[in-house]
Amino acid sequence: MSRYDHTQVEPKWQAAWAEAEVFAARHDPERQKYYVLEMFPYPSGRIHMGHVRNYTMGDVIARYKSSAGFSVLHPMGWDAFGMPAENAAMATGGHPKTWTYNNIAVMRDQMKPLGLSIDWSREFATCDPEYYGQQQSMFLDFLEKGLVYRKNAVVNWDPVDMTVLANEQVIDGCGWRSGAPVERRELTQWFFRISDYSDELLSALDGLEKWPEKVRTMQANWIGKSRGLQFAFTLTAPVADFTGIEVYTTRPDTLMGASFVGISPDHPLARQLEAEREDIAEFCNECRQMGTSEADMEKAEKRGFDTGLTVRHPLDESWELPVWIANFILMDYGTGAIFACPAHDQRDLDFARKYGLPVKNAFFSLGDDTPVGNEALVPMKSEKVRFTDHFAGIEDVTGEDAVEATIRFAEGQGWGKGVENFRLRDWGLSRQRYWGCPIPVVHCADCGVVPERKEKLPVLLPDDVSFDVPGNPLDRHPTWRDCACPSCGKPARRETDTMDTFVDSSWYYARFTAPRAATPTDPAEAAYWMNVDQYIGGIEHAILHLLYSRFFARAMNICGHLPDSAREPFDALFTQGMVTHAIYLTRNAEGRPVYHYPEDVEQKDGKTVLKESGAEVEVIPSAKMSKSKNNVVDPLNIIRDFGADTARWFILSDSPPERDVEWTASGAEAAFKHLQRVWRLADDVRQRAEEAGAAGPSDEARPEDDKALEKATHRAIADVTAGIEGFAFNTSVAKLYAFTNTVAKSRASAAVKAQALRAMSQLMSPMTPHLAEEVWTMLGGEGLVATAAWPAADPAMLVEDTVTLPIQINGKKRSELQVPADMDKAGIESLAMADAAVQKALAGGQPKKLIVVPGRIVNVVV
RNA sequence: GCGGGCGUGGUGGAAUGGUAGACACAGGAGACUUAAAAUCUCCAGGCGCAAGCCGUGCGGGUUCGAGUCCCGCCGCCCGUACCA
Repeated sequence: MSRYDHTQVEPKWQAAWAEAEVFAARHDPERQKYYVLEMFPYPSGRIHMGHVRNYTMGDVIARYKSSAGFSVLHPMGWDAFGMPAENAAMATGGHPKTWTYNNIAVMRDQMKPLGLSIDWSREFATCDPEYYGQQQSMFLDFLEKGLVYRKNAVVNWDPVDMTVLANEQVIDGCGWRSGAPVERRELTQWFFRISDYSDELLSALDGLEKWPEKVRTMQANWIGKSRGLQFAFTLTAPVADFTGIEVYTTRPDTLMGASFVGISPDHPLARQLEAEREDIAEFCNECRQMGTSEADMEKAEKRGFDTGLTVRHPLDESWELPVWIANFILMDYGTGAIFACPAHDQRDLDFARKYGLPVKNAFFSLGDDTPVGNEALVPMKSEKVRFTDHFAGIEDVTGEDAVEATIRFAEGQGWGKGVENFRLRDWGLSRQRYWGCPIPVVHCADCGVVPERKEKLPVLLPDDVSFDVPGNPLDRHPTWRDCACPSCGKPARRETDTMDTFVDSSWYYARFTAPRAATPTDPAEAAYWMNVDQYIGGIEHAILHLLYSRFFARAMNICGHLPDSAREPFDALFTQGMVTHAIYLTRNAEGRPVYHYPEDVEQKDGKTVLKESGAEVEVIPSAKMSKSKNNVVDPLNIIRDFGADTARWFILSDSPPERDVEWTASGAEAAFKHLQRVWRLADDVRQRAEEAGAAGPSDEARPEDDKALEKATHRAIADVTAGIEGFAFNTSVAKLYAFTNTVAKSRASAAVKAQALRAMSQLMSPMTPHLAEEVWTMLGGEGLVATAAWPAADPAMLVEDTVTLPIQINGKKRSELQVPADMDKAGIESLAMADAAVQKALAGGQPKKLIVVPGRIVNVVV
């Protein structure tokens, strides 16, 4: 073989790894374990470059840690329940189950050629009855511990299709299929009590030191702990049983700027008024003609309705405030009612200006008594402001001090109390859909809601369902719902709601530790393998999936399924960026874009043109890969043409892992060429070594070249290892490029070169494992490189004798100094002062300041 | 709307507050070749003949020194609780 042939080499080594069972996770009490996990995929039908990137990064860590002596767990599974399967069934008439399992088979076949070090014996899909049965069992445990309950909540209701819609199925307030305006409708739904853990989930974030700061910040903001005042405004005239309106405010210090009281359209008082008055019912119904998503509600026009009711200001009996119903007030947060202070809240101000409500400053900026116009005065809470006529007797204080003073005042007078509030709501897990884990309870006319008996689990999804009409097939199944009450034995009905798919993904990491156990987890396995040492996935999961998983680990711990030490399941988290690709487009006669596949365009004379017609195309760089834009690169094509190692090498090389990476054909080719070059270099050294061996020590000895290459090898070991440890794989790759250049140019002996290349193959093995095995074997490495111990850099080989110090004059580089690495400050100073450029700048005078940072820089200020 | 992040040559990017542009792509020049491909060598931020000046989205600030820290903008991306 004179050329590296990936089509032959890659399957060969994959077979060798399988034969030796190199990637089987072994529970070995003698060795330290390492659990690396990538967020498991949804089986959409094809793997894409984003998957390749995610799993390659995990594989680098897994292989590196394995070489470093750890017993590694690196599993793979499928997040297999969810809407797309039902949508496919509706569109093509198939069954979600066949669609899903077919997709899994296809994607598994696409992943295997990547040569990932995955323990496939642990694979499962969340739609396997063995998995969701255990999930049902845990649901019953949660129920017993009071971690699940039922309450009413609103959903998006499509009045034409008579079905519940997901937020993404609501487009501009209308159902995606029917086009009918959606309505908010209330249903009784199951909830996890995640909000009981708000404080713990918040404070425990501090311990997650190996999580990105941005994710911890996002979660903290999402949990949204606040301190404020809760108190009631008294209605001047009671309505039915309502004598007042309870409000929560984080800015009680602005109470003297109150303008009106606002309540949610879903507030009990609004409901009461709705029943009495047609105009209010009409307004509330209009407010409900909207999807439930927060973004939609916040972006919608702020609208209000004056109820005509009034309340008394708590500090002034004679001050009456109007009560408005407003569409932007959420029933889920606080008490579902607020008082508005337009002067110090932009949203309140816009509302006040729109409806002609009063605007009165509660405070002013120091030294500026201009009343608020159309821009609310919202200073930082840490900034001092001047309060006017404040009841608590405060004047020039910061916002936060003012809040506390006001709370103390209200508590002292007994009309309000300081409370802590959280934005985090309980987790609604009910879904009115078929393709999910059935909620294992029974509704009995006599006994109410009764848990199914554990020995009857799993409650299996029926196979005989149809998707020809919208709605939940479980609800209209002729027999599935019918059952006997587990408590009294009388005829009863099964719950037809299934679980949110976030439930499935909230504990899969724990199941991987004992995927075939007859209980949700096996305590001994969970104790050994948990926690996940390195979790890798997309930033889009920063809040929901990760927060739900953190809650679930706590709930599982309470029920005895996880040890105390696993209440925080992910020790380290890394969020990787997307894979993007340029979009190529031309315009049709109407000016509409026509998208072209990457393989249909070429570069010509610095322009990007269509191969067929030569017409110039517009290029939109770095766009998210999307089928509709024809800019998707299929990993299988890359693997076929260049091999898995090339795909892996390129996807790691071009961008820092946390940022987006743009897939380019030229970049992939360059990666391929480089791998070929490494192979040729190894092949060449192998031949030379053999010739040298046959002819005796004829190889000309060059001790200084040998020493230089040995030093470079240790430098490479240190730098590449640091890159892997620090999740900077792109810099590891850059160091390996540089090291390849060094080896190629080196005039060291064949023996030393062979040694350098064996080290290189080890350093490359986490990234390009197939090529690494080939090179390792060619140059006499023993056994598999996959099982060889990671090389260690000798610190003595890393020290440099001399360093180059830049000399700056007034912060700009003007000269350089070569000095011994250990030279002291005084020595450097005198050398710097003697420098020609410095002499010139000083023009005989003395420097104002001389800064010497040994080993770093000299700065002369003149 | 709100919360979080990102922005460096023609391109992807490198850089513990200390020489901005490592490494690579595209480009240019050369070697080898009948020729091409492949491979190898060299050049290369912008302006300028040069000395030098200007340069990390924009505008300010802190510092001996800012891509890096702070404040204010602009643009793009992620999330926004029933997409996964």
